[in-house]
Amino acid sequence: MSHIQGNINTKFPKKERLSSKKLIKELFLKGSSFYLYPLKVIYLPNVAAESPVHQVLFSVPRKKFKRAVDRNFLKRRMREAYRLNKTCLSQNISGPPLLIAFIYIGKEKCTFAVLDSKLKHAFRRLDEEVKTNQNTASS
RNA sequence: AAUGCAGGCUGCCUUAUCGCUCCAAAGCAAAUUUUGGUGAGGAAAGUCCGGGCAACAAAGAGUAUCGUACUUCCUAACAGGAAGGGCUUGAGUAAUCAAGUACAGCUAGUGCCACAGAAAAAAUACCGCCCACUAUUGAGUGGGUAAGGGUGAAAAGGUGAGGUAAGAGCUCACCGCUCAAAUGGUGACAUUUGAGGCAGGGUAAACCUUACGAGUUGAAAGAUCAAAUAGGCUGACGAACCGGUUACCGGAUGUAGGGCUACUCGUCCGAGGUCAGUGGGUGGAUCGAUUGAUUUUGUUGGCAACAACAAAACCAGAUAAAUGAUAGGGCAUUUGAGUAAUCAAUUGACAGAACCCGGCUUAUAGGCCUGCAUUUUUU
RNA sequence: GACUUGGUAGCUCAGCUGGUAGAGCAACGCCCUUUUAAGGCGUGGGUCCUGGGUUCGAGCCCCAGCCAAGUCA
Repeated sequence: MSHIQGNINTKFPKKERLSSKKLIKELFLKGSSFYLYPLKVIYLPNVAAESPVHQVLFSVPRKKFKRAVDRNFLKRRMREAYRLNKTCLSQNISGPPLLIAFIYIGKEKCTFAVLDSKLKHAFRRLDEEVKTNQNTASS
């Protein structure tokens, strides 16, 4: 992670997206989660990862939003918010990279500003949880 | 001119910063980096039809099943479209015009038609009408009849005249209907003539009949690549019947069973064991996959749908799935303030490609065009 | 992407071949009981998802749409 430090990296290439079916299955089976309205966050440390980057997935359930336009819209907004704020996450957390799923569980569309702040909250909380897990595991 | 309805066309623009998909070029051992280009629709939607394409053994015949149903044409094909015919409704004195139309056949057969009603389909007589007899009348019996009343969504051709005891297509005229012929039309059909005297209530979006069409399954089809076991597949031998010189050889059969569409025919495979070969799913990658019944323009043919020819163009190709975010300006909408200029706030229709095309259906703010209706003003 | 079901009272469901739409629970009233529950008697409650069509007449038949639920690697 040290080689990234210094530059403000706001890119979001395909490597950072979670696209393997196997890993997605594993994440949803074994991952731990917390709620932060309007988001649900599921995460899992990826021990067998080859590259030291977090992989992220965004999802909007079809039951809440019927039309594909709305779902795409929310996914894009979440992705954008992640792209702009991901530096604080990648700098804070040490150890194996994470697999993260952000699931939108709100019933109505929210603005970009709200999503932005919520995502920051989520990062902080993720940070804490991972640290406590590591401490308990090491002790 | 305004409002409403219906149809068609269009479907916000722009600047800066950051970011994503794919392509091209350059550099590097590689990850990748840099530069340039490129990137949602008229419905991408619903999945309601029709094709292409792919696999299923060669994709055969009949039945079943499913679908379609006025005619001709267009088309790769269609339940789509164009032109026309019939019917229905509306307007009109009429000619005609407009709109709609799942529009083959109840005269092949079967079924159904509640309640009411005498009777709901080869029927029948409640109130009636008429005649005869009994007989005393405010009636009964037998017969004729179906015009009138009544029931019903629907009552056995309609109107008028003759006729009759009363009536009745019983007879006649006109209209309707059925059948036949002629003429016109590619045809649906139309017109005319003749005959029949009425047989034939409705319902096929009831079963069904007739004609025509459809093999089944869908890109989660399918093909290729990398590594390994089993199943699988292919070939040879063997096995079952006959003969012989019987651990073998030769000949013949096509059984049990299975497959090809649900069934039948037909047709194909065809026995457990042994050996050899081939091949090989685990969610990967590549192809399929975007150059095509393509788009634009023009010419010609056709009433039109559309077709032919010529020229030019390449216009998304993702794959847990790109096409976005923020800020500013303009355009338009709505609201508030204001005499107004304007200011402030808000909103930006329906909706997001997933193999590709042709249709249909449904959704659609605002703007523009066309038609119809209503109202007002002017001439 | 390819498909399949369903929508009827507040809830869960019936409704056969088209002919006045029903059951159980719930609600309300009365009886019973000191009271409640249980039990008994009675009452009300329906845009049969929506819009067209066929028919004399559609919950049912046909077409179009809306909304749910589910299946296929």
